[in-house]
Amino acid sequence: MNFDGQLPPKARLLKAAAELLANSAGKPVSTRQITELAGVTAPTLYHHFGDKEGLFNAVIDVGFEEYVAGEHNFAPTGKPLADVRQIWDNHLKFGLDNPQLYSVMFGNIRPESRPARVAEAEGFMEEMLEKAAAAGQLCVAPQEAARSILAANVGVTLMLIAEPAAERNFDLSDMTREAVISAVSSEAELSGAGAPVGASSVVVAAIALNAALESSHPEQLSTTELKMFLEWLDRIAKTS
Amino acid sequence: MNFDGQLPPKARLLKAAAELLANSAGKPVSTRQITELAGVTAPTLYHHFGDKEGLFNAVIDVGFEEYVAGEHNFAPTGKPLADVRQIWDNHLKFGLDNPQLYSVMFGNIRPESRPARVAEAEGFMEEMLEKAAAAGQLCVAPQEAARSILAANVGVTLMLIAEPAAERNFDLSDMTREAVISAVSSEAELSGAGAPVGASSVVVAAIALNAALESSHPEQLSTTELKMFLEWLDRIAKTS
DNA sequence: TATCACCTATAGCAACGCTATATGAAGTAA
DNA sequence: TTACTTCATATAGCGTTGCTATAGGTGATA
Repeated sequence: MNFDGQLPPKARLLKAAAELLANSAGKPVSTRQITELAGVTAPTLYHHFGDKEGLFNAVIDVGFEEYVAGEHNFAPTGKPLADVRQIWDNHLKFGLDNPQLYSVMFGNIRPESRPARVAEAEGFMEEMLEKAAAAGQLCVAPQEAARSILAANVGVTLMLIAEPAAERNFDLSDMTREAVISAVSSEAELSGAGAPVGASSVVVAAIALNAALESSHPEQLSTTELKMFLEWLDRIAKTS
Repeated sequence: MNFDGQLPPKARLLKAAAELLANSAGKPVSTRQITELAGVTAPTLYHHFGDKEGLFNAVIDVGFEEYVAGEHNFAPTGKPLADVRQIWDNHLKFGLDNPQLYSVMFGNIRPESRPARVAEAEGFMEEMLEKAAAAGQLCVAPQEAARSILAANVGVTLMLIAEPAAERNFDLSDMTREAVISAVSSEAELSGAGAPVGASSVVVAAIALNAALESSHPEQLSTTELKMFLEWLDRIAKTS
């Protein structure tokens, strides 16, 4: 159907695969779909890319770098930990934009395909953390820190991908990101943007009361009052 | 080949699926393998389980509970945060013991299969964290804490699964676990009081919140709202 | 005995990833 | 030009996958 002008078949396959993967909303994409959209036949795909996974890896090579290290989305600020946050957010964005590709890369178990990609992402994270370590901002080895942060990043991304886009709550990402970063960094960053650890005792007390009320007998309060009451407690508890 | 004695076909299918999944080292398991090992034909599988995923979910129902909540592997200690650590470790162990099943549950994107399982694991984690919140050990809402911890748990488990068993470094798990737990907990673990659950804890929490509110007026509540709020707090403290 | 619901088998469909083989196009050497 | 080589694409189809339309067998109940 679509022959994409004068592009050679290899490029058309890459473009078709990327397009289908981006729009497939999580459902698997078949080689037949790809070759039809690219206007070529099956042997062409296997001639250029070996197999389906080879094609997907080629797409990833084009797309992943763009998000993780591409100039458009990432420019080192000189502040290593800020760069780590940027890498985290780019990683998440890539996963949400390309759920199908992402699951191939990180949700997969097969040891022959996953480690190469993971190692690449890990190496990039580690690179930043080495700078942080050189600046005395790390309290663990950069490699261990990179692995921990990347693991949490993958878990958060998979969890958010699995949710309907409308219900996604990015507090999960921010909160977890700050948790793992602050755990590996030597100084308590008072930057404030993340999760203020020494949050006001009001929040702690509100959360405790909220939980206590829900676990005790709510009959003591009239239902309408209780609803408003819990709503306010909830609002207080979420100001963090 | 193997008819497993007198077990009914449904049980044979479950057993065959579990066995193949456990030994398949990450490679996909086909319905034909399963039905052949169980000594039944395809329609039997679909009659009992609907589809392949239904069978896998049934296997998970048997196996997952065993690790996450089973009596043999989990007994609440009364210290909520210690229980959370136990849940984390059980979760990881389950993933490493059943990599294929685990990837179906958590590494998968399809929104129709994943949320049910995730919600179950999340609910269990949340249950523990509510107790922690009631004891004043949490600085965020239990639900948010549960999601963050579970996300990190999933990420760590997938990363360790993808590594050769010999090279697995469990420091990654311990480190990340403590990072997310400490991020959601109010640093003062007052666990000396044990687990105060019931009306009395409501009073204690209400008094604490009352005092905290009066000393720091949060801008989230209008003054009239604040007055009513404090009045109700007062009533709770007296009627319980 | 007759009925009926439940369970299982025969046989096969459509879609999948992939390939053995052949054909065309393009460059090189004589 | 002609012959040879090489790369790239097409025709056609293999073996496997998840799944099902249909029918037959089996045991409990009336």
